Amino acid sequence: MDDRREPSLLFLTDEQLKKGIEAMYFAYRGFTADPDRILEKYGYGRAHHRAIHFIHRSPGTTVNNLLAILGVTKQSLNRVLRTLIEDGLVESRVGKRDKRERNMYLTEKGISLEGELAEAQRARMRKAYRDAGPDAVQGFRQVLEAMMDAEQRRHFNLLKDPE
Amino acid sequence: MDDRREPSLLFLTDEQLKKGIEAMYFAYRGFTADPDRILEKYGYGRAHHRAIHFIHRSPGTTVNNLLAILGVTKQSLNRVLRTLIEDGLVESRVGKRDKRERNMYLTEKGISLEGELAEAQRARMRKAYRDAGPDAVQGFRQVLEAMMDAEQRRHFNLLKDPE
DNA sequence: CAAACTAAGTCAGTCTTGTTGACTTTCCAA
DNA sequence: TTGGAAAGTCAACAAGACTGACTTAGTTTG
Repeated sequence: MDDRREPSLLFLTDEQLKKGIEAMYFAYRGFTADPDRILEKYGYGRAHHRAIHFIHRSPGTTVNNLLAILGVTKQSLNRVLRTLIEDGLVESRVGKRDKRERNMYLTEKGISLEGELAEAQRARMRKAYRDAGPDAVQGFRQVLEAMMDAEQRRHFNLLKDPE
Repeated sequence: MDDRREPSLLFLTDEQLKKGIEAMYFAYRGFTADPDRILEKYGYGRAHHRAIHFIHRSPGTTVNNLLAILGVTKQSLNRVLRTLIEDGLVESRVGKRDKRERNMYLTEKGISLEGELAEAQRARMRKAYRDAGPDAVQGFRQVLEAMMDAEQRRHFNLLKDPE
């Protein structure tokens, strides 16, 4: 019998897995740091950011669809949407086919905040990609996708892919 | 003039950066899902997990050191530590050199919960690494490290590296 | 030695974001 | 026409973060 193993298996020591876990923890804090600073200026939190992001991403999306993507309760999402509608960042239109549904759209003001948040986050991602080099980006995306729950991966893949 | 650009730069469209951002969001939810389920059984939250993780990682660590790593307030950390000490998962010992300091250690019970949490998280990371392939892992780690704030990266690198 | 500083812990109050449960209104579809 | 689905509301609660003020113990420094 050949005693040698695939390097791809040998490689996965508990210590190295732990470093991956810690990297994920510290990186996520960096990932949210810039938007958090911007949101604070306007008196919003991460929940508002998530709603704004996914409404921008899929204009006209329904409450139910947002609930499925975000994985929170109706009451929790509703509190956030109500604030954004009151503040004039989001517009809720009664559904054309099914009038029970509400289709969500960003207003000019909403688009403007979305842009500010997205650009801050893209800037960090751009820097991380450039620092890590082009080969790293592919691996980064592959591991993240493999880390998702099936349900989340489904939502992720339903979002429009660049070209 | 040559109209062609470096693939490594051409590559960074806003849409592709956005997919990276969304991948980070969905992956982090997967990353925390398993520990969250375990913690719920014991009536603990993510804050308890973080404390347990870093005390396990650096036995004898002080409160001040944990505050720096976790980036929360003393009051917030103290609430969590108090519970863990009361429940017999963490032991707080008066410092040898400086008696103002408290050195934190996991008890048998604490080590046991840490093991359960860590194994769940490692299992997911192991699966993600295997699904993505050995080449991807390097890139994953590089991008994450580049995404951290300098302060967080410092803490990350201070944690003992495998071999 | 006394004063100043530091580490830890505590008390009180606030905020965001999540939860459950009960309920209404609207409206589609069998 | 009636049952059920979608959306929204009200109330109550909890975790986990925050600020600010304060105590106690112990160390360091002038």
